Amino acid sequence: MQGHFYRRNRGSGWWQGQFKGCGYRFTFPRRLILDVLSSSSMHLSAEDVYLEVHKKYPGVGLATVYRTLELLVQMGVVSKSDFGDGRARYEMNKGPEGQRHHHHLVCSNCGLVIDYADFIDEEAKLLKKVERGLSEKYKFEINSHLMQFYGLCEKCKGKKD
Amino acid sequence: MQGHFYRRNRGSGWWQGQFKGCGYRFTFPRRLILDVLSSSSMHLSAEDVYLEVHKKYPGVGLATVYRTLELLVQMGVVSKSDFGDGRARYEMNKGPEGQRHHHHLVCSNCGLVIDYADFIDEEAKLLKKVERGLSEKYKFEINSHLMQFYGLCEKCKGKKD
DNA sequence: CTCCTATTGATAATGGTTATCATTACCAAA
DNA sequence: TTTGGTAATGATAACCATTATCAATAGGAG
Repeated sequence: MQGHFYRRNRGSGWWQGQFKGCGYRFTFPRRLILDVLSSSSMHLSAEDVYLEVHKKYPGVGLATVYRTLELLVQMGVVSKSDFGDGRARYEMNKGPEGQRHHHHLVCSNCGLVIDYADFIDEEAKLLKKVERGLSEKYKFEINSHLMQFYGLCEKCKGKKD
Repeated sequence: MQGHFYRRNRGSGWWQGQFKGCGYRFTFPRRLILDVLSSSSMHLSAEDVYLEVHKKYPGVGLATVYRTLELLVQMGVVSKSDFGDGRARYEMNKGPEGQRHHHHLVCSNCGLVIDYADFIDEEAKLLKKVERGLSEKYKFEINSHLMQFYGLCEKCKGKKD
């Protein structure tokens, strides 16, 4: 490995701090993976990330991508979702500038996934309330939540299958 | 296969109707699988179901269990969840007597899953509202939703890892 | 600069789920 | 009741995303 060309990219200091704060090293492959994740607004699979990273720097292996993604999920930086196509999807949760939390709308027929944040404000209020109630009743310390709606998208609705 | 001993069990007529109504046959293995699912309040994996069914009738294969579970999910009778342990979990959604819809509280550390329905009334209202809004805006026909909270259970909270 | 340890890359192994295919069971119609 | 067409089944091989392994390398504190 010869990862000595550190590209000057926004937020690298912030990221470095995040990693160090968690007791991890901020390595070159990890930086590349974060780059890919933060420059895409898609729901990327581990392989998607791997292919993208591989373009920029072919020396990064698939295992490292999986390991880093897992790490980022544990750090709360990335969230992992399952849309039912047999592979996990990853997307940025928060960054230096912060990012809007959103939920998903999944078409059970064609797999289309729509992010929405429109009704989040109202949802958020209730979610907070529910979280408080649940925390108290079940002595749980709630850190995150997952919320998805399943149904048929416009196109699949028409096809009546 | 010699599935000629139809056990007289509650709701079999109802189930038969459900299957026929969807254009499927109500076979012996399917009945057994439904029995297992409805007599357990746990979140069963496909293998759990297989082992249980296998006890009563060793002639039922694993593939049939998977196929039937998938079918039941499509029929909306069973819901499939992922609690992050690498295998899907199945549980009854509705039955002859109906059953209370509930959500999950998942411990990210030990994997404990708690079902709750306590705050459902309030949640339900908002969910309906959100569903209406989303349906309209994104032209989606929403059929179901998934809602889970992640965090640390009472025991794991204490151990600070 | 040096040392210790976390991290990495290549690859084998794992294991849940799905596909395949010959056989069997269901059920409507004769 | 018999029959015929087709859905369903069981055994097993195949699939494939993810994880484990391990020797080699890089990060960073001192």
